[in-house]
Amino acid sequence: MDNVIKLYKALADENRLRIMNLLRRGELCVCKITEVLSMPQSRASRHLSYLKNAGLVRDRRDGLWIHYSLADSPSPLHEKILETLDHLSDESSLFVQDVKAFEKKKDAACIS
Amino acid sequence: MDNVIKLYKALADENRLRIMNLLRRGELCVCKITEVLSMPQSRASRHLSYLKNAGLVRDRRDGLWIHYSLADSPSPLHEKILETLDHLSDESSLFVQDVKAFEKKKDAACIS
DNA sequence: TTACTATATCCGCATACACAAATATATTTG
DNA sequence: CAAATATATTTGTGTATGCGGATATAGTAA
Repeated sequence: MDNVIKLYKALADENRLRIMNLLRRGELCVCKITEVLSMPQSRASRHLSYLKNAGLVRDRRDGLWIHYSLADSPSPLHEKILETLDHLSDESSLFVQDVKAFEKKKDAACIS
Repeated sequence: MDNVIKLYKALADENRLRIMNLLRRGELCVCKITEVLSMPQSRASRHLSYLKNAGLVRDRRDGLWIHYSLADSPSPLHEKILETLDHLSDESSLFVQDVKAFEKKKDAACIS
């Protein structure tokens, strides 16, 4: 039960939905997420940590960088909840803008 | 965007998930929900109001009673989010118990 | 070691929302 | 009208979680 609620709670926030929307395109480091979404680093980090705790993403260290990606779905509910993300772009143009910003910046080094 | 977040938030609570799980079986009055879920009336009422505000349920007055039921899905996202409820029973036996309690009490008059 | 960088966590503060108990509102009935 | 009933809302209080900015941690490199 608590895990179910954690999943819904994790998606009940604009910052985290935008991050999940980006991660559907593939693995990303924190600095890239910070840059594409134009949010302070502490904010991105905090919300990534929240998503990880809910089991929605996993991380992988590579030197100084930590790369985040969508976690495997351990249950049909988790799977179904992930599918809901397919429809985010219909609900707000912000998600579309984020993907555009991502396409523009995805191959550049992070500036910081 | 705000509507999307409202939807996830509405489901990110044990009381509201239990109510949604019951309403999948059909229209119910507040007193029946209160009785089946063994929660104080003010609690049931408050959470029903929250679900209604999120667009997940609608209500219908019938004399002294107000009957609640699942709202029509106005968007593919809403639809998809409703489908996630199919898997609640796999995640916690509480949802199974609630349905059993409902089957037992569904045709009796509410005692109050 | 020291300097640098990417990320995580802490701080103080504001807001949202959970609760139970009490009260208010709306409707029916006498 | 008054009494009874079903539901909604208010009250006071505690906890969760949002924020930005500052600081801590971990790894790399000189």
